[in-house]
Amino acid sequence: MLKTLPSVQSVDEALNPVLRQMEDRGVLLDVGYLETVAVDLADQLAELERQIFEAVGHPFLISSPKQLGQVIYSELHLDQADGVNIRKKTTGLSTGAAELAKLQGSHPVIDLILKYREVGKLLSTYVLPLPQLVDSSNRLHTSYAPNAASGRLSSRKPNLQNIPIRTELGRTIRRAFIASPGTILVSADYSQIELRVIAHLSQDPTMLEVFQTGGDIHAKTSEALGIGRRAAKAVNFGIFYGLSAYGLAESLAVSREEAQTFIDGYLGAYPVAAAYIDQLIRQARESGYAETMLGKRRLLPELSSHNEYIRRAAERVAINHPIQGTAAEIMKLAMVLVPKELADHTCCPMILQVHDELIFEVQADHLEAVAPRVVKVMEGVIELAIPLLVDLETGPNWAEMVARPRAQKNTVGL
DNA sequence: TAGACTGGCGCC
DNA sequence: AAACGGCGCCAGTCTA
Repeated sequence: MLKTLPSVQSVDEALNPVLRQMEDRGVLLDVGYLETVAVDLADQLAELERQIFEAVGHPFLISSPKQLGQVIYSELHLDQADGVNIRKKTTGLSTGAAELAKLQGSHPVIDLILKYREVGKLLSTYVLPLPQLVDSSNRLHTSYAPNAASGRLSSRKPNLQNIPIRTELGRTIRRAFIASPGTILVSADYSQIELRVIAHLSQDPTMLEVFQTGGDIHAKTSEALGIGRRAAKAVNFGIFYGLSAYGLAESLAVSREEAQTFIDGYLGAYPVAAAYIDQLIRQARESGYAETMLGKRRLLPELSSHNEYIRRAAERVAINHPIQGTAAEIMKLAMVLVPKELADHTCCPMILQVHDELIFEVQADHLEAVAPRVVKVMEGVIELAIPLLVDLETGPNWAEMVARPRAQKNTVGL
């Protein structure tokens, strides 16, 4: 446990050799498997293309937003239906997935385009490029760097922080990230770290109580607002992104008025957190910057802009930076301390970081010893007003991970 | 033909 | 115009 806070600079310095080791070690990719996925997806894509041309009556470049917009808006007039409001971009009506979703049911081509986009994205971003990037042992090596603005790490060439997980098809790609023979992948992720950081920084008593008693913050919000869990999650996350009633209405597909009642309900349920958000904006406007727990500053001169759009964007950053940045700092501290704890880490190298998650490749016979130590170090990195909780998962690949129950306190004396 | 820009979308 | 923070990568398009 840290007595006094280190500087951002000293953390980044200590982190550097850790990152280089992770990059050097890399992660094993099942190249043969991914090549069979490639064939399957390429077939699917060709068939979808055929069906789209048939539905529309002529061929065109489906992946060109310009041509696609021409087809669905100028030719088919799908934006003209009642109650449909398609967002505009600088060059015309948007053809993004959220807008196409509003058109579902109005024409059979919409579902085909959404599927085409999903398959095409996975094929061109992951399935085809990744096998080209492995070394002679089929391992992938990314490059990590702390980001200048946010303090978070970024991963590039290839980016291993955006490997699909959300859809079933996406998980077929994640399955290609495998544990080498004799090892197991261990994932340790901070549970709701941003929300805990908000609770700590704001000292909102209701939030503190939820986290101190092992409660469920989404359930709490859901109950307080009388809304479903999905909507409650959107509100909980949206608040620290500085969301508007408009944005919440869009993402939940509810009316603006309804979205506003959700936001008002949130501010009523967590009044101290609400005041804290106001204070973040005020402080940043007065000082000219937003600041994290370790004092990383982000200059925000736009807070004084007379352009409302520019000013609002800066206000959202003033809210988000201290929260996202502080969470990133907690993770960086963990990344420095965990390898120290596992002093001889040839048994269990840390190989990946995805913002709130660390992945280790652990020799099977070391799992029982290593797992509780990783959790203990991560949870003890710093003392906040509420506990930090780490969830552990293990598996043969990155798609098929199962929760590893927390060690029980031995109260029965067996 | 290379590089910049735009829209789009994968993750947290 | 765009409307929710932080990233990196892709295809298509535009421009020098």
